[in-house]
Amino acid sequence: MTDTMHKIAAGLERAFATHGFAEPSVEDLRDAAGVSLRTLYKYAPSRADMVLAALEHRHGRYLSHLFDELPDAPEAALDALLDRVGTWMATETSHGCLFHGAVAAEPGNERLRGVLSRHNAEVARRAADATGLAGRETELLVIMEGLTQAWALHRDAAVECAKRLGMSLRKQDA
Amino acid sequence: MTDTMHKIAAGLERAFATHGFAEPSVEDLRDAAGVSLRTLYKYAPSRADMVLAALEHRHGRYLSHLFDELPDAPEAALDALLDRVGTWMATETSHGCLFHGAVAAEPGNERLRGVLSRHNAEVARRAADATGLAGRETELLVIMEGLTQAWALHRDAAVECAKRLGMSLRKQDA
DNA sequence: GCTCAGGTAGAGGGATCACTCTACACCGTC
DNA sequence: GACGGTGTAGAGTGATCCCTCTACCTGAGC
Repeated sequence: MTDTMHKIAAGLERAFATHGFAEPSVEDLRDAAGVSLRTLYKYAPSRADMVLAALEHRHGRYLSHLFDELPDAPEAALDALLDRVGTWMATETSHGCLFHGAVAAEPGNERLRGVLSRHNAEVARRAADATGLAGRETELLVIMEGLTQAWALHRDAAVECAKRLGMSLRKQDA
Repeated sequence: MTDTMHKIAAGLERAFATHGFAEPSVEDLRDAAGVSLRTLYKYAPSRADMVLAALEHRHGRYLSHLFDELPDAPEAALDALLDRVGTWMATETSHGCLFHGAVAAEPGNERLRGVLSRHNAEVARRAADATGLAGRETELLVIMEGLTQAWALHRDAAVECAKRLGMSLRKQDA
């Protein structure tokens, strides 16, 4: 059942987001997923696969949160986008990006590294699309990643700073 | 001996930077520190203390790398600063900030969280001082953190983007 | 009513890990 | 030459962890 898979992925994401990647044992993950150990291992044959399943689920939810029903006007879209990064931080991860956390927990894992790269690249690409800033993906990535990290220290002030940086980006374009 | 302590801290920093915080066992850390297990535990009575010792050592080295003999002229200082962030990434951490890694490995640890906050705050404060951008600490933090994270994907292009963002910051000021 | 896919519950193996403890070596000082 | 401080070497302990495996339950379809 895809239903079971979805339930497992959602539970795993929640567990890793709350407790990090090092702490939760597979039995903790089983509790979070709400299935038996056997079923958990059926869908994710190793703990590493559980991490990947959680990140995949996270990726979809993050894109949804950032880009669903974003305003059409480019300026409004950029402001809304950065606001949404702020609300994501406030409601979902008070401590940095889950993808960075996964890589940090296992720096030698090239597969994880690839997942992070693809995640970042897709976020930047869609951000550039949505804000009419094609070709400025790298700048957008710097701003969004910077906001994600600085948010822990400065909260809403970091969001406002990111907006100002984003606006200057548009002026440079003109 | 402070000498032994320094040798231990340097070894621990190198081990955690290379292999992350989850993987190295205390015996690995002992090998990296180049002392016996007993001596290691004498200076760092638990594995958590080993993490703190590594971060403290890292903090000093990072500040040194960024701010020692920085140009006096504000514009040149900012460019040099961001270049140095790039060289730090290239030579020391190809995968994100060690402080974030430590927090990510143990999100519930408030002590680690405090260390990260103080680290970021001091870096931002000294960056504002050195570049004549007093009062723009948060913007500088967003740019430097964004560069640190985006570097893994875009290397030198990320540095150039960060410089442009930094320059726009100065124009806003005028 | 039987089957069988897909689920639960949970004990156990084999390995690893953080940490402690004993026994011993070196070296400058009195 | 005795001694105390500082170091090494390494075995052992108790706990935890990832993963496997056995035994059983449930409910829809024929």
